[in-house]
Amino acid sequence: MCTGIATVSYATQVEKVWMRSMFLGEYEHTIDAKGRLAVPAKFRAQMLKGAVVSKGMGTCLSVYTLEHWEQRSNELVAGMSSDDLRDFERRIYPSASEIELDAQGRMIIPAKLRAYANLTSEVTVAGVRDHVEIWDRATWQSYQEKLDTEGSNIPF
Amino acid sequence: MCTGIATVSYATQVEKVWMRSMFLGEYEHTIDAKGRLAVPAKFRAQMLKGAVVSKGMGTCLSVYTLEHWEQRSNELVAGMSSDDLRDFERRIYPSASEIELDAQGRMIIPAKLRAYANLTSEVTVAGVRDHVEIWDRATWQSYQEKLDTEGSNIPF
DNA sequence: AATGAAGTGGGGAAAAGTGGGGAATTTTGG
DNA sequence: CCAAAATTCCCCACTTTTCCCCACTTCATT
Repeated sequence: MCTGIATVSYATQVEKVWMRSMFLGEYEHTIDAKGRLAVPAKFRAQMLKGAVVSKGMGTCLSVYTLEHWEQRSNELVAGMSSDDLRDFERRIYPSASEIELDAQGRMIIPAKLRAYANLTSEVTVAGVRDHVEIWDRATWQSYQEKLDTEGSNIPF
Repeated sequence: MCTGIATVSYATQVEKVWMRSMFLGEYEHTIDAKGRLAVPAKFRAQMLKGAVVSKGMGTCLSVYTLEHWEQRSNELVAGMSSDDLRDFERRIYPSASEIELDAQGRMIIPAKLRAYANLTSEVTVAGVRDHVEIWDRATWQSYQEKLDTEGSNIPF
């Protein structure tokens, strides 16, 4: 019944992005009173097969596709003593949460993770090659300014 | 209008595949006067096929599905001297108890195990990849803070 | 201007978490 | 061996949170 033009064109778009298999761009979105965050439309297709949000490196959250999540955790687990491994697992897995999108393409960010990354309402969602990062907007901006000055020696 | 059709299906798909394989997330629950603890709803499906609660590594309890319990036993046998293994088995198995859920999804935690892990009323239930851990909430929090500062080198 | 996609907000139904009464069962003391 | 006491189990009830749906706005395209 509802398999009209809209769905078809969306599917085409999906495929284009999926082929690239990479997260690019920076989006200024808001977290609403219910803790919901609209995932940038360009990122949604890659999350079709499942994604995980967890504590990120620094004051931010990381979103990985299921594929990358497993790949990455397996790599890390490989080179660890069993004591370090236990700590690692107890830090990462409990902090993580599977991502589910509602009909509007929004995810819910658990309160604990919001607190960890200092997220209130105004956030920046950034595609960083193999994952997506969620930052408090002000924190992100000052971080970027720092990178722009300090990191001017990076050859690009 | 009908922009939701494609999106509605992902969440369900994700959950089926993902939730079978892994325990994720951190939940603050309470043990009531009768020793009952509500198992987080996201963990219940995996425990219906049978699960065991036992002394954990550290001041906590571990809950394994029967499937993972066997798997882990095999791993331990591989990496332990036979003396250590015997001690380990004599410590863990007698403490263990099979889990049954009531109509509200609660398990009863035997008094001995509650005492072992210092559990009173406020606990944290944490998904740690292949098993679930139950901690006194205060103990868990200080442990996590330690990991967050000390373990900031973890690249995730 | 019309159309559709994207982002945002909110109401209401459903589920999850919690507490407690009371019957059935077991334990204990006489 | 019986009866009182304690424990366990099965319901029911209440509160809070989550989830699903609908609606509005904005922006880009045509």
